[in-house]
Amino acid sequence: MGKAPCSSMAGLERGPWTAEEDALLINYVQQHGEGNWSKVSKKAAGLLRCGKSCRLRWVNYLRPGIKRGNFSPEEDDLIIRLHKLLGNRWSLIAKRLQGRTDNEIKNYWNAHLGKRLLQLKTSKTDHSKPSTGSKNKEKQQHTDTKQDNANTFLQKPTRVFPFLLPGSSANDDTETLNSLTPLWSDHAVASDEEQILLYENGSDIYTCLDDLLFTEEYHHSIMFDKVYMEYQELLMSSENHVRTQADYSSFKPFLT
DNA sequence: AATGAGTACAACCGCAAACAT
DNA sequence: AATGTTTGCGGTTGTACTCAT
Repeated sequence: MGKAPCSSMAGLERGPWTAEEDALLINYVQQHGEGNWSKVSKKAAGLLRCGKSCRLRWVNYLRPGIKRGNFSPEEDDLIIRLHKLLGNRWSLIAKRLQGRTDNEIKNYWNAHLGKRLLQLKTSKTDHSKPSTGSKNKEKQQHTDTKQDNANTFLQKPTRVFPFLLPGSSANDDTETLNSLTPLWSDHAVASDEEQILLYENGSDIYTCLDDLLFTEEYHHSIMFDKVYMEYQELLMSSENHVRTQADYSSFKPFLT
């Protein structure tokens, strides 16, 4: 039997949070620390929210150090690069953008970056019809964008058992390395052709990303480049390892 | 001024991994 | 080892707001 959804739990509120609820949650975290979300409604008197809702509110809104407001061009660039590497792994991407939450980045991608890239693709590839300026066309374009977006990374991300990568040691990056392990299985399904996006000036996103890395314009943002390169290296090593593991797994039944 | 479409983003849901018993 | 619970993630929805007609 499945667990009842958060919203249908007896006596618990849902919908937008009030200032009072925020204050209660902040007070709870200050006293008990993060975690134990399932006990919040019991320990924080007057806060009638399920643990899941509390965690989300804290992580995405109340947690100290959360950066709000517009994304900088450097952040845009890093998100695009990391999304190319990681797909829709918003939490991983968020870990590399200080003060940004996975939810915020996900929303920003869906609202701005993803559309921007795909519009560039559309404008580059669709030379067939002159603009009619009608709303229908805009609507159609919106629909197309949605479809294209869905084609970019079709696989539903799944977590796999974490392991230490070859040559890696127990350090701060271990968690990141482990988190990267599912990537190979995802990338294996979508063909290169399916994943090609067009970016500024109409060149494909892979070329653009490489260009971005080595242009003068971006030399000032060494930190962002470093992050990108770091991920690229991690990705390559983790792919190799997972591939080895996967190959072994597929043959194992025949060996025993 | 009314209204419908588009946009932004907070919040919710379902699922699966991780953890506890 | 089996089972139940909690946590974290990505996808989706709801709604307030803006803008064009």
